[in-house]
Amino acid sequence: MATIRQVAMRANVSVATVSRVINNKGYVDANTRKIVLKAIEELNYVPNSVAQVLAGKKMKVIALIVPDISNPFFAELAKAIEEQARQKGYTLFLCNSSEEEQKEFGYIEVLKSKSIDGIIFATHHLNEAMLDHCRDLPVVLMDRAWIKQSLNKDTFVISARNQRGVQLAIRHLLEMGCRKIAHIYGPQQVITARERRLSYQKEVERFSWYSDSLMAPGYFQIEGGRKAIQALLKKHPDIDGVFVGNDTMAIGALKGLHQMKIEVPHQVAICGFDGIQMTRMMEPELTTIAQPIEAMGKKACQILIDLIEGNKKPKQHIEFDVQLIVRGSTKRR
Amino acid sequence: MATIRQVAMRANVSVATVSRVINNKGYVDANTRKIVLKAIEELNYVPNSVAQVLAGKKMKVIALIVPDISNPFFAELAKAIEEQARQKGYTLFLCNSSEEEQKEFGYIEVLKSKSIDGIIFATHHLNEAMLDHCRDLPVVLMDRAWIKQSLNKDTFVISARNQRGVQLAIRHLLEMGCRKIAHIYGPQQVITARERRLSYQKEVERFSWYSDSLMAPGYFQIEGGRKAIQALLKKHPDIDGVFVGNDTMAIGALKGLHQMKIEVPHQVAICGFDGIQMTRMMEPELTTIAQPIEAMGKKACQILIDLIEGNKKPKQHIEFDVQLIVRGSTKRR
DNA sequence: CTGTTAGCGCATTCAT
DNA sequence: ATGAATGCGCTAACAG
Repeated sequence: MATIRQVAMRANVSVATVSRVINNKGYVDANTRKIVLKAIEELNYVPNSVAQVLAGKKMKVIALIVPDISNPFFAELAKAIEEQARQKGYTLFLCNSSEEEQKEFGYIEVLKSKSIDGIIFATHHLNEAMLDHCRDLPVVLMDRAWIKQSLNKDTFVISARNQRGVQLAIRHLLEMGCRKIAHIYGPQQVITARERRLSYQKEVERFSWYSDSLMAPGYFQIEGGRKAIQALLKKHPDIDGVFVGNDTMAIGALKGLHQMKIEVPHQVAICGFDGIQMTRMMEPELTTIAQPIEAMGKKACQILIDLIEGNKKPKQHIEFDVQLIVRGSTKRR
Repeated sequence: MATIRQVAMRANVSVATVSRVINNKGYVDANTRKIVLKAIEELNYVPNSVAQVLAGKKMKVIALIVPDISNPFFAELAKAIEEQARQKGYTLFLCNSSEEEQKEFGYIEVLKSKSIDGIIFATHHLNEAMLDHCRDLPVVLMDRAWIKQSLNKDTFVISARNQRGVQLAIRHLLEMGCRKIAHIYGPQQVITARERRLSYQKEVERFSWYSDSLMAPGYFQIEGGRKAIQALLKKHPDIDGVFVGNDTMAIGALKGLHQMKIEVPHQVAICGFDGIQMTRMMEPELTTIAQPIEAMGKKACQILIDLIEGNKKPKQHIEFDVQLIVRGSTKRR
């Protein structure tokens, strides 16, 4: 690894001049520049980021903290963010918290010590203390990492219109002729799971068939979804539709129904939430409320980088619209 | 962010002493140490990694380069590697090459400039030039990133027993009564795809029913698998079994068969390769040749870190065994 | 056992 | 327009 000094020597100039050329800053004679560039080329010189950081520049690294990268939703999100970051000249640290608060805390310390420039949180353990640890470090909250308005005073938040999505889902199921719609929900400390559950209740509590026992927890996991639908049907054999809090659980629910030899959508219709790619591969294909995952990821990344580079944006909370995608799991007739 | 100097002042010692305490290196009086630790605690001091690196220590960062993180195989791999890295005190850079050679090249430069300590490649564009760019940087090659023996002289390679896996798959399909077994293969510049295809040929060419037209490309993509099976069946309506080069394509193939109203496994049996979680969720569940993805990821990470920290291992190429997991997609009777 | 000091590679005044 | 010098935070001799 060549250093700036070696380049300077080879070009017969001072390190300061080389620095000016590298950063395109300050005056430097056109001819001198040419000579320096040639030396850089010949030595295959690449500035040492570490030294640049110590001298006051940015590391050009951002971090993404997710609960589980093997969950397709977060994998797709990570992909979008990575792509956008790369385009802007940033590299991405991937941090998998495994849903463990302690790990997240640990990561914040490590990341800070490594002089990263900003963090995108897509987890839900985020609390005041954590956010406080990130003081004077740009931060963007995504999806579930959004606790309550009061907390967001200084932080940007990217989320989807959960309530609207649930409305679309329930109304669609009703239109398809469902008369008793159950709900499988995610962990209630997760804002998205809570919002979706509350919205479900709001949409259906006016019906005479509604009861609280139509809701069962699925923990945002495939296996949880499978077990939940089976428990629900045991209690309520006449359920003919189910709105599931995310696609992962919906995949599990579909599995559970198959195991019980219950036909989808004719006996029970299923609608999920998120719009991950895998929903298209199931048999039947899963109807879902799609979030614009890629757009959300890119936006989060864009905002974070704007923040890092000092361009302040006025808007603090951006909500993305969702879309009902009707597929085989709800198509009757 | 407190600095080592501030800690030194508060503890009334020199920076050298603080450094000794931090690094547990050299002599330092028990009592002095206590005082220093207290100062560190009080100031909430965390050493600045960037400065440490510039002064000669490791960054404690490794990078993983994958072709597509939204492919479940790589997501599971990344998760395992991240976990292992974190345990060892390392942080992980996630690099998604999108199968583009140019990006991979770019990443190597960026990563080097950021003083990362090592790279795990799980891509296939890796060539001499690339590996040369990584000179004096520990490197581990995984899965497809394994070009040819001659190249591996100085690099560690982690792979699965592809040929053995294919044998298991074909023999299982034959035992299940298959009389005409097709193959859907991945990109032939990818070593794993090539190995599996060659092994398939080796296993079946002795049969009278075999012909080269029983092989079709699926590009390691879901959609590719779907189209491939449909093309194959058009040419050979009597195909009654298919060995698919990876699970992703197998999921697509299953989809394609459903679309053609062909029953799995009764009319056509399917066996995939990789052992990703999602295979369990399909209907019917997919039989597959499982690689120990997690173990392989952890091992790769472990070796890389050993390499970084100077513990040389004798073995250069580690092959993991694979396992046939029989599920519904091949179970006849 | 502890303190002083010289770099590590680069950006950045401040002179010239 | 260019160069010399200073400092970023830390480690590692070296000296005491």
